[in-house]
Amino acid sequence: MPHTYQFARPALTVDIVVFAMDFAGRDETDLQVMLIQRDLAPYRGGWALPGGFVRTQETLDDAARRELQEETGLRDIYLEQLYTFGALGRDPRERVVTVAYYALVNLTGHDVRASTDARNAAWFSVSDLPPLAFDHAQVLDTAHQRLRSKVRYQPIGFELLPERFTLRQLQRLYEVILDRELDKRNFRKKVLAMEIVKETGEIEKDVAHRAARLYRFDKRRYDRLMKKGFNFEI
Amino acid sequence: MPHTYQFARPALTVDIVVFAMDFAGRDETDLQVMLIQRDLAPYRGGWALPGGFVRTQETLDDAARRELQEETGLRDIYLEQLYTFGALGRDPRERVVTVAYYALVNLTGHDVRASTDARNAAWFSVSDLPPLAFDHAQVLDTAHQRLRSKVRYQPIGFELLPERFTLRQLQRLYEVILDRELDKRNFRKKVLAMEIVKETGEIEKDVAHRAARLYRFDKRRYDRLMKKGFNFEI
DNA sequence: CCAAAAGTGTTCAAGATACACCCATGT
DNA sequence: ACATGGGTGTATCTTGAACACTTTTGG
Repeated sequence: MPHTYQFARPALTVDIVVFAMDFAGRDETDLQVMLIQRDLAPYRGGWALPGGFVRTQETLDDAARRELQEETGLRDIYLEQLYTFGALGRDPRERVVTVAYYALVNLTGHDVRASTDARNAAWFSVSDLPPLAFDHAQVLDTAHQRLRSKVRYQPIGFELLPERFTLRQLQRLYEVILDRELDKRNFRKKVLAMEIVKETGEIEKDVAHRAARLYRFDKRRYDRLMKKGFNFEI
Repeated sequence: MPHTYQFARPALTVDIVVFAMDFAGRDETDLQVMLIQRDLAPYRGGWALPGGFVRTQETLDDAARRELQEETGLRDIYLEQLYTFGALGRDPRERVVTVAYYALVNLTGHDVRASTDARNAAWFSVSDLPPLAFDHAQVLDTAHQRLRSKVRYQPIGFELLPERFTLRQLQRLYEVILDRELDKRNFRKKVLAMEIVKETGEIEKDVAHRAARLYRFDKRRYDRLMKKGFNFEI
């Protein structure tokens, strides 16, 4: 067999850290992660990141999207490669290298339970996680850090919001991710000055107080700004 | 064979983009990359990034350091994982996924030619590269972008300088990486205000003009600043 | 004494921060 | 009428940008 690799090969997997923002408890907005309860050894019954083996005829991105769809029912979501983990003992069975991804979802509009195979999938707050299988705690932590730093110079936070959102929701999202309070007036001033959100003319419904205006992310404008060497900073 | 992966596996390699700064031509400071001339098919005789297959009993970082040492003689240098490339046709022989790294070296103090196996290694200016094997042009470009953005918020640039350097060298380094001119007075003011470089008391030797003061990077101070949530920005 | 690069301050504009009250709506 | 969160402006401080001349050294 000419031109082929003669050594034993590590196995190759992908794992995905799926983040979502929970706005349910009005004031207790928090960041959530999707986990899968394993039904096979090792770590049977334990919680792990969605993921699985990479096939020889699919790209890494394709593998990540396929596993995500198969295990959680989520599709067409923001997905980005995070880091590749290759420590020796990370899988007790054999040598497995994993290419980790992270994904951002807005919960409204994606039905996780619609999946065929999602019976074991569940959301957890990042601040209250169960013990995780393999080195997944480390993977998750790396993803969390990445999200925190990336959100400061790219508007990926919008991926976590519904299409129409209030400025207050946007602010809470940044507060949760950056883990500090932001001044309401300064925050609104800055976001509006950037002109990357657009008023829809609509307002919130069914709230027991003055209804907030709904905005949406103006990607066209953002892309134009980015090309001119623009820096998104909150 | 219980607990083992039943599908065919992609092969796994590491490739390393080694950057160095060339201060030789006084005014024509430029960024260089190390390439290896291949002596096996495919792309025999072509230029490629140093790299090779990952063994089952070494971590990815270890594989990168081993290949670097074997192919270029470089060791104990700054090395960081970049991105994992897994496009389907990237290696004409078979499916190969590569974990790319980038490395930073200061040329004084590392003798590339000392290596046993470095007869085919050479430095190229990033602005004047030969055609590259596989998808290495893309890998190199990704590394270059990463260097440009990372240098803005972490002082990794110092890895490209000799232990003692002049502020002018530091400025030229940033100018080359960021690809724009910086104001001398403002640059010095900012760098000195950060207090992350320390005067050594020594000065340049053998220059045909006023000799510049030599500084060194103060890592202790930098680490302390980082812990307090400090942001390095040029 | 000339060429070459080192070294040094001030002014101005823009952006960041701090801060408190009135408004609209549902119950 | 009250409770709840929405919405708004100003003053001050900090930071970044622009800018030109004198000093030192070797040849």
